[in-house]
Amino acid sequence: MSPKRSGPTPKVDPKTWVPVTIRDVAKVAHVSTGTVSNVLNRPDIVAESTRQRVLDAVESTGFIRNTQAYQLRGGRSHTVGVVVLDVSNPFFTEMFRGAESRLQSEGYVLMLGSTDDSIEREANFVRAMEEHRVEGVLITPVAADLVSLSGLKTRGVPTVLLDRKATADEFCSVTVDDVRGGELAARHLFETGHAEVVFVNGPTTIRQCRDRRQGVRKAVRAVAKAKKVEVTELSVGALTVRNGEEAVDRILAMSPRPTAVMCANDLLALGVLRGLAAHGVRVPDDLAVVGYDDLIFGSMLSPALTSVRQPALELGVAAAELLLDEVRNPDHRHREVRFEPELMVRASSFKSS
Amino acid sequence: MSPKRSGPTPKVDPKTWVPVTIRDVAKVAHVSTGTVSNVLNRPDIVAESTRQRVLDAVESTGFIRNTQAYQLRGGRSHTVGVVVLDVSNPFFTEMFRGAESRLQSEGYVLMLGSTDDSIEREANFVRAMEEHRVEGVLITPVAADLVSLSGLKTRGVPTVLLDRKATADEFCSVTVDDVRGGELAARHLFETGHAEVVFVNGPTTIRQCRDRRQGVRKAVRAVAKAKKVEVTELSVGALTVRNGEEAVDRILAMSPRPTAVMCANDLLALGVLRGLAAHGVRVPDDLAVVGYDDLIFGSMLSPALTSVRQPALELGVAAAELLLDEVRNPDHRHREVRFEPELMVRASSFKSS
DNA sequence: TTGAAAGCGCTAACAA
DNA sequence: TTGTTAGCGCTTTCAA
Repeated sequence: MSPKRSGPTPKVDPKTWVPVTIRDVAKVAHVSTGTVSNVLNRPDIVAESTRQRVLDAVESTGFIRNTQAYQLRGGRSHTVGVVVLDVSNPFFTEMFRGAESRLQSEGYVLMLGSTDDSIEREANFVRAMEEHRVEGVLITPVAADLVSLSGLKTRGVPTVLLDRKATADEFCSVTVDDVRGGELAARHLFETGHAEVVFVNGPTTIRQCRDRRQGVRKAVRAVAKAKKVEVTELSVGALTVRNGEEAVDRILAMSPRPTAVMCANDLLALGVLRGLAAHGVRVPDDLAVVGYDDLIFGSMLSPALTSVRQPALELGVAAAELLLDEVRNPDHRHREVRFEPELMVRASSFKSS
Repeated sequence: MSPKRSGPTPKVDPKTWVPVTIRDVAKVAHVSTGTVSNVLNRPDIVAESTRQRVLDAVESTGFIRNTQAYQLRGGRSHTVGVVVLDVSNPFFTEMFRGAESRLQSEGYVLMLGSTDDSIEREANFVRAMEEHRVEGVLITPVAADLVSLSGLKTRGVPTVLLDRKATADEFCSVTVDDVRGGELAARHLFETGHAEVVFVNGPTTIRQCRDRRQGVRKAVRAVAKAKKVEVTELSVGALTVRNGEEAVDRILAMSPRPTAVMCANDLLALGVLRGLAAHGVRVPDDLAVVGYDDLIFGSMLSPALTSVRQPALELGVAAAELLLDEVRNPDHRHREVRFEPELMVRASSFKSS
């Protein structure tokens, strides 16, 4: 079990682990390094007895193959980078989980970075991952344009955009139709009688926020002839619970007082609900609330949160699939895999009056 | 911007990126590779004009340093492995976030693996990370014993246990006192008049589950003289929403019918709440419910969930801190950083009768 | 069936 | 101030 170096005197401080290389293994097994490499990579071409001897040596020395050397020699890194906007958001961790489940079975290990909407952090992650020679990256880009990904592009690093459309000559992508989702949510409010709506939205530098807003506007136009509706947009700095909570004061100060608030995601909605509860505002009687993402806990909130469901896990799996194709298939063509959002109507938007 | 190779004919297919090495950079800048390496690593020792020329060449070739080669040469991997039980559980992602925020600023990128309580998956991750020569690993071990980590130990890979105690001669660790947490939750139920309690617990192979149970028993013993209480344990396969939901049938079939259910974590509690709601059982009037972890949404559930708070983010930061010390400080001593749980009493356990 | 040796991209002596 | 070169651990011809 303990590492051994042959030679006149063992200069090894027992407390300090001396990295074991195939040379050490070779020495112990009395073979050449080439043979050790062979039993590791093409065991069939080496004689049974030698193979066993080498395997024993691997065991006794505690040898662990050095991936860097393997890669340097031309091997693959077995590594994929994943860059998301926010690890605290279950939507993204579900995507991660989906991707991981698919990629782990192919022998990949994932590097994960959370950018929190920071271009700079994104750039750092992407660069670090490139330096590590990841075989591919799955990313929810921060910026509207894709210039931060141009390096990946020119260097030919297989890249799949998560929850973000790209044109076919750029990248593969998995998306959910956010325009449609925003439209669904807004239309639902209009149809249930709300004419004064606040739309609590994140920074429009975030594509999801832009698209959902566009969907809202589409819904407004669609009902414009039939009835008069007004949507006021309230912009917050980030899609977090805290920001939702902080938006409540501004919502309550509005005049005329809106009858419904639509949030760009569930975390915001959760914050809004908390803020409203703190102010004694009843939902949905005083104010209806709808969210976006349909996070698992939404249906258990008080009141249960109306939300737009996105198949996060499936997005992750699909992204992994696209990446694998790009990595392996020489005839790979970029594709967009698009999912449809689904409105889940619950008590938070259902006016009992 | 496009890659160039010097030589009589550019044999580069423009569609295919040819990896750029420092040799390419050197050629373009008309210097030696050593000089390129110098401007990259010790820019101060090279003449201004040469440096600029090299920097330009780096830019124009799109050179990205190959970490494997750097590491092979003796450099550090700037990589830390994180292995958690369940990425879907916000408790773990909060820890991850805490660790990441600390480690990213030190130039590390994190590899993340989710074991889902599988020893096998854990072993795979740990091995992969060792092969990648991570500088350290943060891990919530699956098994009760730590044999799966013995390799890390003997190979001297700095390792910090997350949410899991270790003795000082083994590893550093960050923990929350789960026995105490379990005790707090159970005592609270007893004190509010519940004498028939179900404890929905996960597999006791999971240490958290064992400890929380122990806490429950401690609370039972403490009140035993004053009053008679009965705690029945219901074991589920995993700490997930679905498992909680599925446990409800068994709970409702119990006789005598319990008056309170204590769950080993909030995900289970969420599932239980959903299940109870589906059966028309009122909480807390018919049945009180308490959870564990105090996930962000708990206070907004209907009814708001009583739970035991654990400072997940702080755990992550503390773990990163311990790891950094072990990596850098030659006089490092293993330590346990222990946090105290806190009971958050809310409506789900507050019997209005 | 095995061994010897070149070389992957990089850094750090050492020499010039 | 810059260039030359050995060598990190591994895989893979090529020879024996």
